[in-house]
Amino acid sequence: MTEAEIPALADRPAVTVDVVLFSVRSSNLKVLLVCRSAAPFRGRWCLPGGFGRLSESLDDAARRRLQEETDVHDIYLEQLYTFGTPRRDPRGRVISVAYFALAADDVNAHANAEGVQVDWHPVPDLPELAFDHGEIVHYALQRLRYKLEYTSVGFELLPNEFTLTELQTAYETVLGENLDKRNFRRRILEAGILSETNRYRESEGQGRPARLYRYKKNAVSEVKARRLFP
Amino acid sequence: MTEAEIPALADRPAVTVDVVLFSVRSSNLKVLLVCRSAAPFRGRWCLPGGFGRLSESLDDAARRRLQEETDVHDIYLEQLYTFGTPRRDPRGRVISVAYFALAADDVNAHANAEGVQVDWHPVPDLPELAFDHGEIVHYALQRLRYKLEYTSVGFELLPNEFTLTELQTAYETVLGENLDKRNFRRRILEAGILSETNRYRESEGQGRPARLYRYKKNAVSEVKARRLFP
DNA sequence: ACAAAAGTGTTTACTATACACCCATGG
DNA sequence: CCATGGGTGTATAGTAAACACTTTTGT
Repeated sequence: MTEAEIPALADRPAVTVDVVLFSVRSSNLKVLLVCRSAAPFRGRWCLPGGFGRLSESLDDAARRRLQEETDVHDIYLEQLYTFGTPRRDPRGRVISVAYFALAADDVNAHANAEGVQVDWHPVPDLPELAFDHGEIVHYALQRLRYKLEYTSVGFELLPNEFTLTELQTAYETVLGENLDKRNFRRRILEAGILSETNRYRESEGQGRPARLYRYKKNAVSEVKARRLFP
Repeated sequence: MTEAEIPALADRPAVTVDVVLFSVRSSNLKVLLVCRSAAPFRGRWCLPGGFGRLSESLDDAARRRLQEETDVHDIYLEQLYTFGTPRRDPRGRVISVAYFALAADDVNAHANAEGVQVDWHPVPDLPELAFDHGEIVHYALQRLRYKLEYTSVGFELLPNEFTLTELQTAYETVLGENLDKRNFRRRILEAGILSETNRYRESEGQGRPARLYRYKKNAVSEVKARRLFP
C-alpha cells in the first residue's frame, strides 16, 4: 500500500458479490440459483449477486442483492472467498467476493420484479453454471461440511424451533452419512447450546410427538479442534 | 450476477492486495511492515501491498507487490479475507484483498528501490498502523494460531532443515504456551510428515548436536477436527 | 567432571464409539 | 393391538496428558 497513487478509473476492475445459499429441503441439500436473462450466459443458472455500490459494505451488498433478486432476507451470511482470475468474466476484469449463506426450509424465495427465474437446485446434481460459479459452489460446499463438524453453524439450517431428529437429519443430509442417534443426542445436549421448550411437534401420521428445542443464540459454539501437535 | 450491465468506470472501487507476512525471529513472532512515504498516513507503518493489475490474478498481485516492496519471494501465501467497509481508505472506496503469509527466519527483506523503510515488528507490540491494517493483522494472527493447531502450515515458519526443538520453539512462540517435549515429538514423528536426515546441527556452545529433519512436501497434512456432533 | 541440550516410555484419565430396548401416540 | 417414530444407558477401545531420567557433546 505504498504505491504513489490510487489507480486511474480505467485500471480498476469491477467488483461483484455472489451468494451461495444452502438449505436442506425435502431431504436434499439445495442451493439457490437464478437464471440469467441477459448475455453473457443468457439462460444459464448462476448465483444470486451483482455489483456493489460505492457507499455500502461488501456484506451489505451481498444481503441487498440477495433480497433484490430472490426476496430472501434475514439469514446467516459470512464471507467465503474472493475469486479474481483475470478471464473469469467475458465482459472484462471482474472480481467476485463470494458469500456463504444458510437458510431454514421455511425461508421462501421469489422471483424479483424483472421476472427472473429463481429456484432451489439439488447440490449433487447441478446444471452447468455461468462464469466460474460451479467452482464457487464446490468451494462453499467444502466449507459447509467443514464448519458443520466443528462449529454450531448447522443450526442456521433449521427454523427457530426444531426436534432433535430434524436436526440430526439436516446434519446427515449435508455430511452425506448416517449418525448414531444416541451419541448425537448426548453430545448436543451436553454441549449446552440448546434449550428445551414445552412444546411438541404434533406427529404427522403415527408416532410419539417429539419435543421442540431452540438454539441458544449467544452460546459458545466452537469446539477446539484436535491438535496436530500437542 | 443478473444485473443488466457492468458498472460504469466511475462506480468502481479500487482493489488492493495486502500481505500479512509472519515470521519467528529471535524468539518472537514478527510481522513485516513498510513505512508509508506518501499521504495518507505518511510516516505510519502499514502492510506491504498495493493495487493489482487488470491482467494478473489476485495471488500474483500479492506476490508481486510483496517482492517489489520488500524483496521477499518464494514463500507460503494464502488468501485471508477481503476488507471492504466504505471509509477504510480516505482516498475513496478501496477494497483490500488481504493475504496471509509465512516465512522462515532465513528469509531476508530489503527496502525497495524507492528507499522505503521495511522492517520486522514484534506482533504483541505493534505501533498504530495505517488504514485498518491493525485489524487485518489481528485477524491474520487468529488464523495463524488456528491453522497451526489442525494443519501442518507451521512448517512454513522454518527453513528446509530444522531440529525438532526449533520446530517446537516456533510452535510455542506462536501459540504463546509451552508444549510437552515428549508428546510433541511422538505426535509429530507418528504423523509421518517428517523425514530425518543424517545431518546434525552443530551445537553453538555446549550440548549434544540435534538431528536435522525435513518436511515431506506432499504429506497429507490436515487432521480431522474433533466433531461437535458425532 | 560438569554444564547444557538431545533424546526416550509408561501410566492414567478422558473421550469416542458401538450397540438394543422401552415409551407414547394415532389409526 | 399394532405400527410408527421418540427417547434412553453402558461397556469397550482409542486417544490425550502428565511425568523424569539417560545420552552426547564442549569446556
